[in-house]
Amino acid sequence: MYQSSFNIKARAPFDFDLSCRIFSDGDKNIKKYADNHFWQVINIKGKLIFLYIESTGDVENPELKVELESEEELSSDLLNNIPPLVHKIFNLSLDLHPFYAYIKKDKIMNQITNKLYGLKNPITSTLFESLVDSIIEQQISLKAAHNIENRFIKRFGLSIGIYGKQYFSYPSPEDLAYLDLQKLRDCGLSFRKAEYIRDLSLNIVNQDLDLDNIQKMATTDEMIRELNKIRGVGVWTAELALLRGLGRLDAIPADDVGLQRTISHFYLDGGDISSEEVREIASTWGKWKGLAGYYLIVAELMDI
DNA sequence: TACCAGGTAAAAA
DNA sequence: TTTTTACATGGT
Repeated sequence: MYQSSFNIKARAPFDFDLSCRIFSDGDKNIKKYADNHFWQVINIKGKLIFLYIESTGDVENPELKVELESEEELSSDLLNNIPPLVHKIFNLSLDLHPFYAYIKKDKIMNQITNKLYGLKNPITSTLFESLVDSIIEQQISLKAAHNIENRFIKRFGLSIGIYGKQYFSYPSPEDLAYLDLQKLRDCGLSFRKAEYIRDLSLNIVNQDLDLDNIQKMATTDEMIRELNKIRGVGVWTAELALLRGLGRLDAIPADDVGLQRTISHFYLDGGDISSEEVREIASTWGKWKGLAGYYLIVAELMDI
């Protein structure tokens, strides 16, 4: 067993505890926040690394201590990949000040950002992960989707043993490309979604699809159009995947019934609203609309 | 029990 | 071209 640790600074303000609360009811063998520690397994070039992270600073001087464990010695080349990935996962480089300044004239949003000061939206290790999660979350309730996701990760992800416990990394395209659809169906996915996920994985493995190209595109709209070419990925899925997988803060899944409910709750009467009304309200948040939507959802979750 | 829940593509009209 | 339908699980 190889162990190491390092400290890493974040751009202030950053509230680690607040930002991690979204992981409180995560699966303890996959990705979770409990007792002031966040943990998950990452897969870098096929090597599994267990990350165990805590805050050693405060909101205005944020610093994290990252402990890592792996089964074998890690090359310095591999180790160099870890700090940027931790930066990405917690969105440590994001500067919240311009966002707070921009929405100051919006009384509701200003009040919510004051209460959630230092909250940053987390980003998945890969765009692939956020795409697959978003496909799984189509149509069904989040609770149902999370159960399916956890079964899916434990069945097809690689695992590493740490102090007698098994931890699972998110499956890679290679883990999924040639699966029998019935095995995906057994996790609770529909055959349709199983096809979407397997074919997406297969196209990546065959290099018919290169998700890295999407990250290089100039605008979020361009990225959405490109993602929409993937079977099973509509506008909602593309917007959610870009927000969660690339941290595109101007992407807001306006067709999302949960977000519609939340925006109506804070800005209207709580009744049904259309995706057009969501886009209209969201347009007042400018390039920060996706982050603003995230603040609203967290505010509602925390019953603020 | 039936229906809805962070949708989408394919079939039917 | 536009409208309708099938689909998975979990909560109410």
